[in-house]
Amino acid sequence: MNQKDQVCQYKLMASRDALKVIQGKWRIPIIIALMHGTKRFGEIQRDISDISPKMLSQELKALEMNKIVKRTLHDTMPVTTEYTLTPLGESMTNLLNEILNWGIHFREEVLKPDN
Amino acid sequence: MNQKDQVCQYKLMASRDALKVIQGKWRIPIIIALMHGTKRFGEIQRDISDISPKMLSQELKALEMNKIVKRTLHDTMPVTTEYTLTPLGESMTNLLNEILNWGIHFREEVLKPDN
DNA sequence: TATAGTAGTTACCTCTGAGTAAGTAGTTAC
DNA sequence: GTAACTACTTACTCAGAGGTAACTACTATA
Repeated sequence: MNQKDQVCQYKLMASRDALKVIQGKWRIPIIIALMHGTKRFGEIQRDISDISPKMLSQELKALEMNKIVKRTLHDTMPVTTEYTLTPLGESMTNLLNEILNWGIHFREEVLKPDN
Repeated sequence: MNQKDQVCQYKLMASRDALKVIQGKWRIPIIIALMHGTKRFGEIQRDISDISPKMLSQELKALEMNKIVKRTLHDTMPVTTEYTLTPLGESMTNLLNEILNWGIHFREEVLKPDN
């Protein structure tokens, strides 16, 4: 494998890594919800009305492991939990905007009846 | 549902649509391969060394349905097929670059041992 | 006659993503 | 004492993504 191929392989890996973080049905909605500020478990669940507690818990754990969100326990009565985007999570703004922009473009091109 | 919520819902739909097009193990590699020019089935398969003909055929069909790639049959001996990116496929450059950039950033932040 | 190159298809299997429903554990309000 | 709110967890199920191996069909070359 020559040097050019190695650079390509690295780029492919990086792209796949990025994709792994945002893929699935719930990651993007969760990140968007947290872009509007720190939220508790129940608040996110109310924002994304059709997510089950199991999926929310599971996806938040995955995002926490990837250092996209930070989980903070508060010793209140009853115990509350807060989820915030990390700087890494906030650095996804451009990416999410590009996804959105292209998605809108795609809808206009493919879902319009003519051509 | 108020107007602000409706805009949010539309944005979520568009983002999910975009994600559907690029998700999976092979879509991005295929699109990148075709960004370097028109290619035949066997050429793509050689570029992406570990893809099976079944997966390549399946993913190319999906990309064709989404109007990302165009398939052209040539009546040569033996019959050859050419795959090219459509203008819509070419419009993914920015999106793929953002995925790549964030992916590199992510690797540096998360996969480095300290912090 | 057999091998290799064109471009795929088909059958079968496994593993993961996502869903439902119910349970856990502690506190507070009625 | 029972219902409701906090934040989850557990068990079970199903569909789809992806993989392997073999097969199809036609032509050219050794």
